[in-house]
Amino acid sequence: MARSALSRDEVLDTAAALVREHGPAALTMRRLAAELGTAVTSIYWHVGNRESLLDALVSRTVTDLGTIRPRGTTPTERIVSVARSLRRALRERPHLVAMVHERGLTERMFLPAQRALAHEAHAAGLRGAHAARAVRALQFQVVGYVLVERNRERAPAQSPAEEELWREEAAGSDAELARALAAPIDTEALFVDSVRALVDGLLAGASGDTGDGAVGRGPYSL
Amino acid sequence: MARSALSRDEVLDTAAALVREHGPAALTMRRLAAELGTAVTSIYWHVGNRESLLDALVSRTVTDLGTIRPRGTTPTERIVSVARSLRRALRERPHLVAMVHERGLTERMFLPAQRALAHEAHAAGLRGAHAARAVRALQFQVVGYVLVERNRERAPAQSPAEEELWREEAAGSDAELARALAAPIDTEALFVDSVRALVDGLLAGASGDTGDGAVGRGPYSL
DNA sequence: ACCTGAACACCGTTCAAGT
DNA sequence: ACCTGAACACCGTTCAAGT
Repeated sequence: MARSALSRDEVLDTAAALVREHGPAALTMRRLAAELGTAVTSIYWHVGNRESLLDALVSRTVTDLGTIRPRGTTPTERIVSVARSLRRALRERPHLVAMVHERGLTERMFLPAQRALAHEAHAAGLRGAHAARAVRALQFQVVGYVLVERNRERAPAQSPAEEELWREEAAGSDAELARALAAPIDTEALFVDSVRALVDGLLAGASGDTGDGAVGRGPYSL
Repeated sequence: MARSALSRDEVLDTAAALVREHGPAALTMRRLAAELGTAVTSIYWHVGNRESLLDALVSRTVTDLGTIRPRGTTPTERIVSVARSLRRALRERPHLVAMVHERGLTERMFLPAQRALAHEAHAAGLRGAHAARAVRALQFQVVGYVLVERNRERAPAQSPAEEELWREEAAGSDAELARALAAPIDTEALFVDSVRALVDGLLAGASGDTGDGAVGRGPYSL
């Protein structure tokens, strides 16, 4: 009794809030019902079942990340700006992004950014299959980086720690390298550096060549 | 009655087989007990609870992937070979790798390969913080690539398909690029191309510079 | 069209009791 | 030291019944 009509959107909002604050494991139908002040079974009328409720949350997240605006003057700068803004957006929704990933939709989420990258690849002088290869390499790079980065942050305390492992290794090799690998990572800087290095590598191998549709036939292939 | 003594290893073996064949969701304590022919509660004596059982499986997987042997003559070739063999190993254990990822241990799993990469970076003439940056860029690249790739394979049928999305976009832009992006990806070739491009980009910016420990102070930084 | 409680078939886990 | 069944507190889901 005594509550206004339940709506599908209200269910989704409350569910999203639950996931954002306590993670997807906290999203049980009974808890959600309690949060909404309704019977558990009412939820089923609006969203079907738990699985399609999660699907709806995921597809919301995908559309939320659909707006990408490149900034900067050179193609490299604009590509880097796309990469950075995408990374930021992903990092603001860790749980939801993990759910998108579990459902195999990470790439789908990345489509708008893919278009922006294709535009910049064209502007940088890449054409045809060459340009496609560059777009995909960047796409894999950025999405993969964020996944790995998230992963690192959730990692439990390591034993032995990376630090110790690299202390042993140091003997007979590059001591400064070992020290650098034992130090914590500036992931923002590494991200930008990696994207830049990849862009440079891709653009450097771009001259000549018409691109015949066969991925893997460029200057970097065997 | 009537079965030989249960051992922790037997529990882990059976659990691993269940995960490999039917995925982690199929690993329930009751089903595992049925598979082993024991009471559910016996499992608890050997492995504690479900969570630590999964932890044990994950840590097994991590050690399984600990053997990396670079092949080839040039540093670039050897780095590419490390990347490829790691990719193959990860792809042979999709469910277990996903569990490693969920537990935030992907990077931990990658440590042996990290050592190999450090060796090759040194051989390629990189030193100190520069070398560390290259190692980490490669590490993020390879791990991220495999995560994205797995993700794509699990993705449900897309609607609208990537193909259709790129058909619309084609007007006024690079038609061949659009066609190339609409075509399926040769992920093996793209992987090798990406790694090569990144290696080239990293080595190209490596001359001079002593490396002072500050990640992000190289030629690619702002 | 929307909401409800009761009931079902599952979970993981605990615990006292056996040998 | 190892194994057991009973019991507990949870799940997601179905369904007949209400308004």
